[in-house]
Amino acid sequence: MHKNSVIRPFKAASHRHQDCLDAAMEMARRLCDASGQRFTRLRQRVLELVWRSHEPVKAYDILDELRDEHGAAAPPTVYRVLDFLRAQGLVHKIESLNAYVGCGDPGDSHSSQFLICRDCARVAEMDDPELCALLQKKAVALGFEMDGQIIEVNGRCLECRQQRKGETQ
Amino acid sequence: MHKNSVIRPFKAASHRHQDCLDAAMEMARRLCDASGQRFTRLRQRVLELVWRSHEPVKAYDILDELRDEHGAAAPPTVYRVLDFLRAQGLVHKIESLNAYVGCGDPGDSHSSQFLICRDCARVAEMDDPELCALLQKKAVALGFEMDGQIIEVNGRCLECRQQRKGETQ
DNA sequence: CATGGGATGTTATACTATAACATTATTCTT
DNA sequence: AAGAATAATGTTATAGTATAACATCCCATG
Repeated sequence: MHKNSVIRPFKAASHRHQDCLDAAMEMARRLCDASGQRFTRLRQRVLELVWRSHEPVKAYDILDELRDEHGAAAPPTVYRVLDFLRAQGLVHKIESLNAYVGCGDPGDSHSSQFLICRDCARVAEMDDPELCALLQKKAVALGFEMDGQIIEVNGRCLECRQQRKGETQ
Repeated sequence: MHKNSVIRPFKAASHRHQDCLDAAMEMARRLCDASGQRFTRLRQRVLELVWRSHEPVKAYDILDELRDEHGAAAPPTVYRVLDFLRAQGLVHKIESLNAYVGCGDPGDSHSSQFLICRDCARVAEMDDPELCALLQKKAVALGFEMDGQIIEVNGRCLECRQQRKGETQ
């Protein structure tokens, strides 16, 4: 049996989210350290905001927060930091939502497949080797040299399906 | 051997594109007819513009064309038509590019996987049953009820790879 | 303590998309 | 053919997403 490919699951509603946040911040600190990047107060703050929940966060929502706390803040502030965090593999962009989520396994450079719940808006992240391999195989069969993939699946997570069991929706 | 899953290949540079366009328009006419939708002059024109090449087209490029030809035209004009064409399955949106391409197999409701060449910008479309099935299986394994997928692969098409063979890039 | 590069601030603007309401065109009913 | 109903398009305004270009600040290092 190979390693579980789910690197950011749908967590139970009851989970202690502070632990997620702490772990993400600690990991980020270590990675930036290791690669000689500066994990500035601003970068920390933006990463915390991205990790505030398991829902993707909009750039302009982050911007609004920064303004509340800190006065000055313009779009480039937040986009620059998001670009930095994405380059470090700490954050992913969900293309179909124009929104950003914390990476479930930073440090390990990987490809991602996202499951997006239409009810609770949360996102799970997989890095499934079978999927990657199959996609790679299909691309190669067409002579296509693959250097990146975007996979985003829309639907409903288990928790939401159970809650709504029996409803007419 | 199952049916070829490539429903919109990378065409040779020499292909007669007028045939692509004619086929797409003819098919669209038939589908709208069959479903009782009106394939108006505006809708025809927008679909032609989307099919002008095998590269995805931006909404505002379509808008500029319409303005040149036709005077009045504002964003809602083009977005409404694009929404209509997408609803009929005649056009797909490439989420990672905010751009639109003609569907390689309208009429058959299907899922799509797009290959996007970073050099020539062209897009190929697959509808691969194995990929869909595997993705579905992975989603189900997590209790996720899947109702749609976005797969976009970045890389380099065969033709571009061959042209650049030996170059230092 | 200079200085050089990286990070952030600032201003302006480009690009993508939708809301809300007015008008026109087409189809349907009678 | 007239009028009603519906669909399509026009129009104005605005929301939402992202980048360019240049100024300033900060801080690691010599």
